[in-house]
Amino acid sequence: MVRHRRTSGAGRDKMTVMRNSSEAEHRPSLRERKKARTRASIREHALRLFREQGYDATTVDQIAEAADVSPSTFFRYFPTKEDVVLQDDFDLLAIGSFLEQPPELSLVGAFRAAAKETMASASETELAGLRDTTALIMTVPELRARAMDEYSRTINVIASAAAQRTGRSLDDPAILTAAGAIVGVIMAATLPWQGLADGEMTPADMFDRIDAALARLDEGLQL
Amino acid sequence: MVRHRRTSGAGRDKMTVMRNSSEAEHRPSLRERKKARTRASIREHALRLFREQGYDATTVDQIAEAADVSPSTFFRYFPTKEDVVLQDDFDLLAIGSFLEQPPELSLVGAFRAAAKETMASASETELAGLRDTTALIMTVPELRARAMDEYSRTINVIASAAAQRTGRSLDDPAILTAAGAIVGVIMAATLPWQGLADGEMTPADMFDRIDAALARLDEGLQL
DNA sequence: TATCAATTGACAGTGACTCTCAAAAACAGC
DNA sequence: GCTGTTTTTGAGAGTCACTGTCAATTGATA
Repeated sequence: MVRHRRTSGAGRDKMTVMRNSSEAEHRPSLRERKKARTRASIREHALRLFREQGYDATTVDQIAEAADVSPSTFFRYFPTKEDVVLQDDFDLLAIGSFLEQPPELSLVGAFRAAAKETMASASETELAGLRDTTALIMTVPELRARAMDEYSRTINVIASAAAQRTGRSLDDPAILTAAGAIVGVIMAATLPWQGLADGEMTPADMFDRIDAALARLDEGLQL
Repeated sequence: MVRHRRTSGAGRDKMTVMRNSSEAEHRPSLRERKKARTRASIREHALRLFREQGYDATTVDQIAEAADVSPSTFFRYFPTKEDVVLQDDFDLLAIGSFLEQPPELSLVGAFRAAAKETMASASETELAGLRDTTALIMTVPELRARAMDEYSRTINVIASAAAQRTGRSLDDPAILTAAGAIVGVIMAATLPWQGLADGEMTPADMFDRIDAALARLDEGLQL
């Protein structure tokens, strides 16, 4: 039924503040480690079951049993079943890289460079995970809807970064428009994924499409 | 829970085929009229209750009771609770108008003109309804997610129309990119609606924002 | 009016969540 | 180690959005 859903990707704990007053460099406590392990376990079992039986056919109870926790605990770690799938920190990484791009690049150019950098820094495992979850997201309607909503949030994130980079105000309509165009172009580039079977498109393919689309946007759509 | 949700705005009957072989101009049968009335009644009561109590606080049973039908019947008319809110035919109208715009306009220019025309042709009542539902959609996360997903579908629709207008292939990446940029810019322009209270932004305001954003896109984002 | 098809309501599921409460585990000070 | 405190967990009951089935009603038709 999905009531009272948190808008943002809630459920992930910000690392709790260090009790030891000195440096901020410490291995997490037993509790933290256990929580992280539980979280990872739930996620892995869930994704495996989704792959094996499909998203709809897999119940939260099954996931909980596979991960050897109670259903209550499942919901303590992930506010909704959807949230198990919807998590990637790539956009955050990309924004960081974006802000460090040389000023001679255009806004879209800087964004392209940032995407490339982020993509290159990802490990094999991360890419594989990305491929799996993306395939899921694009084929399950409710996941896709959530992801699209996330895109809209991303517009704001990009707008902030763009405002910072150009020294313009966040309220400047041109900033928001540019961010919207970038995100829209990315959405469009990923759409063809929808009809495809599982392994038919790799993150690398997707990146190429997105990059090409951004290049066209950067040159101004001549149509 | 929302299982097996239809991707498109299902539930609306295409007017059933005329039994009388001759002209396509006939008043609907008693059955059709009754169905239309029931449908409208459910929708009105639902929207009223949403306005009065909020979307989440209103149950399907309440709506059914208010509209004096059984809960089963509710779901026969609307596949999900969300679908009561998510319905507008504006995009279809706009596409029609878009295809008739003079060829000397740029793609985005033609789109702007089409939007303006569509907006102007809408009645007061339609605009009021649009304001209500839009406010709901932007504030209720699950509705907003669905609406965003609808946007992604719209990219394809616009791409088709754009391909037709420019005589290019639908597979031409430039077409898809342009459609994506248009939709992205529209999304961005409507986003600020999210934080606002009910009557704080009118469809007219929204149209102005969208039009201005499209204008900027048309000139090529200089950033 | 009799017949057939479409529409409806009642009812019994299923499954994603929510809330509450008590047991268990980790942490803190001694 | 052995307390008291806090955090995490599991169990269980409840809500609500759906789904499927079947029998009763209603509109269309001969």
